[in-house]
Amino acid sequence: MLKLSRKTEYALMALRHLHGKTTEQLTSSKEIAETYRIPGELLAKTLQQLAREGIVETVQGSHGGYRLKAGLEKVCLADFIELLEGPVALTDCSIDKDCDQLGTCTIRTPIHRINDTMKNVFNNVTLAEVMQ
Amino acid sequence: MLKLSRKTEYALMALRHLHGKTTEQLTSSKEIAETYRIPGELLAKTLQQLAREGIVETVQGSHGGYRLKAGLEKVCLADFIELLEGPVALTDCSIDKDCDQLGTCTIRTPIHRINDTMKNVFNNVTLAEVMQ
DNA sequence: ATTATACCCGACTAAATAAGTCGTAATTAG
DNA sequence: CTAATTACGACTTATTTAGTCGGGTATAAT
Repeated sequence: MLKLSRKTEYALMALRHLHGKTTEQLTSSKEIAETYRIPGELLAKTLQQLAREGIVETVQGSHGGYRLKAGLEKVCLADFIELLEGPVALTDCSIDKDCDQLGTCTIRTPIHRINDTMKNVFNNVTLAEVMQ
Repeated sequence: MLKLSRKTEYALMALRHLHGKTTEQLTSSKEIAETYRIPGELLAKTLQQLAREGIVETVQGSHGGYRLKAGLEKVCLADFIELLEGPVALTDCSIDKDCDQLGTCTIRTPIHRINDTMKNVFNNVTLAEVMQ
């Protein structure tokens, strides 16, 4: 349905929350989950994923937590979404070379055109911009 | 995942198929389904829906079938997709006024901005253009 | 050391959505 | 009348998304 998953929404809200803090300050997953009433475990997993992918930094142990990693202005929204949801594409044939069952497909070319235009929208927005 | 549903893909392929015929000529749902190996019943239902919405014309009975209705250049892709899949929007709050559970949401404004840009992509492509 | 707080991670379950099927009409050419 | 075709709603199945659970590791404070 051309919609972002909740995981992505939660992730963006979390980033925005971290963005409101100093670069040093740590915030626990729990604090964010409670602030926005997001299922705790799910957010935790999501933040861990963002940590693995280098979007946020993490400090373990008691008094640990997350903080933003520098360089949000270098990450585009397309990459961010793909990280959490997989390929951003209108059709599978925009990723795989071929959809075997539809070797006779006649709409590939126009769809690819639109797909490119759409993808550019997400390529041209950085996470830093979404934080504003 | 920002992907079109198969129903929408099938519908576009069907339109394209009809587009290759004269304005008078009728094509059965079955012919299209067999040509592209699309599940027949599903395509049938989809074409019926397109007929109700005035995208195609239909003639019932034996030797009946579908043909394009004039004016494809006046229907934008956004409307077409919405017809088949419901609202084109990155988030629910781009449609409903409010998502109660996230009254504290902080990403509404930036998301709406991106949503608008994306929606414009689909608003600015007509079905006639997709047929080319 | 022990405890409490927090991150880490994979496996599992549940809910929602999409995809496809089926049965039964209604319509019309031959 | 029969065969071909559209019309439509209810149903089933498959896939994806959302959320939960259990057990583990790291670290600060006592």
